[in-house]
Amino acid sequence: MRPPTAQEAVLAELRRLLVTGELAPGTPVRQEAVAERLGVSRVPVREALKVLEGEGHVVYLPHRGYVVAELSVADLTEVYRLRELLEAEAVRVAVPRLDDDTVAAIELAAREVDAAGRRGDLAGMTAHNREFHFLLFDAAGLPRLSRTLRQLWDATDVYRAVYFAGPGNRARVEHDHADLVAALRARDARRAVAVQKSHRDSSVVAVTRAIEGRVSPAGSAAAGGGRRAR
Amino acid sequence: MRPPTAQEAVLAELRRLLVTGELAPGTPVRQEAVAERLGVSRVPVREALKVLEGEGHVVYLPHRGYVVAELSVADLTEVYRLRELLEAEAVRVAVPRLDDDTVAAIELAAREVDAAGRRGDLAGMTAHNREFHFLLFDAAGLPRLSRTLRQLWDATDVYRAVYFAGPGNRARVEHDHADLVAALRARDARRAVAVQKSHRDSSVVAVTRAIEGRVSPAGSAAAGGGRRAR
DNA sequence: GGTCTGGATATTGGATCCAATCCTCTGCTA
DNA sequence: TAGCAGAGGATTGGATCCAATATCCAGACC
Repeated sequence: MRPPTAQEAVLAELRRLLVTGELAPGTPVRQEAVAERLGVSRVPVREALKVLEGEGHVVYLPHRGYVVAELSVADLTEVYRLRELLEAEAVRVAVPRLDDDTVAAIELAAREVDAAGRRGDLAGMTAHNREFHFLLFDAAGLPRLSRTLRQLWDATDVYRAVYFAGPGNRARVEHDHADLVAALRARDARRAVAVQKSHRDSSVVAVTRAIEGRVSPAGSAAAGGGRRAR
Repeated sequence: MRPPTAQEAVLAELRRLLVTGELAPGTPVRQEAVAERLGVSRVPVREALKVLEGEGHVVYLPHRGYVVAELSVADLTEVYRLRELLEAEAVRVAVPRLDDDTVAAIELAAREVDAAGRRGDLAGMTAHNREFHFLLFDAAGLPRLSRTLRQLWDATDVYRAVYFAGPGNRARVEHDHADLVAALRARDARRAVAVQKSHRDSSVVAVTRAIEGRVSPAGSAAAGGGRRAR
């Protein structure tokens, strides 16, 4: 299972560092340090960073390098608004197309989220949670929509573990997932969209708190738009 | 106005080649050739290509290199559906926030589209057309939404010039733009959304035809898997 | 005392070189 | 003749080296 190129290995490792928070928002990424840590030269590191820049995980400043992106509360609000629009579309399209196998797979993913939760495995929870939701989104058969949604999910991944950490939230997740599965079994798109929305709304509150608690007083610093600097 | 780094210069040039169709969909991108043409080494070329890969303009196959992405009709339909959802949101948010200066700038852009059209300058038309629309989208103050929309527009840029080439379409564009400006002046978001939608719908037809006319008979083929046939 | 200038150092950007992989074409074999 | 194996060339992937730029700090000047 090893990647065919070093850039992909570097990319995978950098993603892991970002999700676990070992590379915290706002810190600069030293190419030499990353390269040495992974036992490669700086070239594949640079290419991996270009990918992450495109995904908005790091911001690039010419001749100054890459910095781990920070998510402002405004940014977060925007991400969730876009998710609302796009996930609703995905669910509306996906539900009528669902076959029983897919529903079963979704249900299995839900059980794995619960199992991971019971043994306190946060990484496992986020991974299976993502699987749970994207099995549904992907069922819409709209690859570009899936890809855009993945970008939006990625953007807040750093903070997602915080949500799962709260035991109250864990119960809530379990409950919401069960509701969603029931709606899918009934092929009830409208209800699925509604469940999905309330599920999302409950997490935005928790993640907002996480950001406000973590971000340094100085930094409302931008993750979003601009490539151009001057 | 020269870029601070070679990668950005390469990126700009590659974008130009993609938009003008000099790099046609389906053709492989030879790093060495690009590098030589621009008088740089392959390193900045590779980094620029990684950016374009992230934007979906080229697809990357490990150890085989980059190929200019082809857009299937299904892809196109999806792009326009996503644009419908997201542009409606952008317009709804932007219109109440518009100030007179922005409206004036939008109107100016519209006039520049017309002017470019009259002198048969296709590149100028697409550039100013983009400016026209994104002045409005950006006015929503939602950077991530703008960015996502830019990605969607980029995906079909290759085919956009075809639309402007038709003289009938040019009149249509002129008319639609005028309608939109009127709606913006009146700060009528609902009407702006409607104009925008019908404007978009008329272009999807033309671009679909352009794709069907251009893509090789064999291929509905997509960006992903195409193997060489000969 | 504060601000500006100049140089030392760290870091990134790019070029060149070598290695690994893939593609093609030739020649052999059944 | 069709199919396969292997050699050779083409192309990409990665490492190393050098150049360009930014940052930081000391010292001069107002």
